[in-house]
Amino acid sequence: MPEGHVLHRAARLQGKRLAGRTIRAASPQGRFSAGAAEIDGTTLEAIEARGKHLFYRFDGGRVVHVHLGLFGKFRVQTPPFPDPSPNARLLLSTDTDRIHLAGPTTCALLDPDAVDRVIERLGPDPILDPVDGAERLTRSLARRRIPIGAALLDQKVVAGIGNVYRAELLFLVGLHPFVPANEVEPEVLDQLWKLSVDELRAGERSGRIVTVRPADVGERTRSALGRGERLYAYKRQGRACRRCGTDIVSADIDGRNVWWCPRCQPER
DNA sequence: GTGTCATGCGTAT
DNA sequence: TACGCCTGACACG
Repeated sequence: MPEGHVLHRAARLQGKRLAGRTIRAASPQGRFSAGAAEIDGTTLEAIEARGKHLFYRFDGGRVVHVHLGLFGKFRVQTPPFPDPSPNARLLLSTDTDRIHLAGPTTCALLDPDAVDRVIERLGPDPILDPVDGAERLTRSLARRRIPIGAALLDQKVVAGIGNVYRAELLFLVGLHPFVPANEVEPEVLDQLWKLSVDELRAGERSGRIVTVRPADVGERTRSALGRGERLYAYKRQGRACRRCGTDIVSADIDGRNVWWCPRCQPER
């Protein structure tokens, strides 16, 4: 489930286990063999996330850049370690912990300048930039007529939001996905930013995306909700809105589906 | 078993 | 706008 909260959570949990340790690195699948050989036996200084990107900083300035794409997954393993699956792109291990990475769209060794170039392409990250993000968001959307639903997936605009958070944040703020970005009032963008901060933080803490409010699900607590009860709009086309009962609808924006409630998120 | 789709993104056309 | 990349879950026969 790789939206931004997943990468921040990975940085935190993996860092707790591996930061400061001497690391054995390998690439059973083979596509990162050269990179793994370079960092093998060196010390992992820190793991940092920004948007959907993850950076492993090793001593000597070497950085492994990981982007999970649509399919990438981490597994955190403890002894006895299972046989590494042959599609493991990268294994980072100590005697007590192992990170297993499979299916990433990017796993590459970068020098610090290249890392900066990746970061420069990214907009504010709700988890890292809670304070000034709203202002940066408002500035970057001021002259853009693309739908707000398209803007939220553009990582230059906001770093870390994916298709689930897009649908859910638009619902929570009551915005129709096709409203032109430059027509969204600054107060609404401000509220949208605050919601992004709250929701991504909650996702980082819990490891799952739960946006529904207790009042809309019979006052049950977040942890008591099963799959299919945690979201308002994402993938719920044809089902009743949890707030007003209207059927959720969907459409395509730039090749990605977006879902919304036509009543709670009216077209203007 | 096969086919489809997916929480993403870069590049080519 | 289309395609390629990377994997896993699920629907269907």
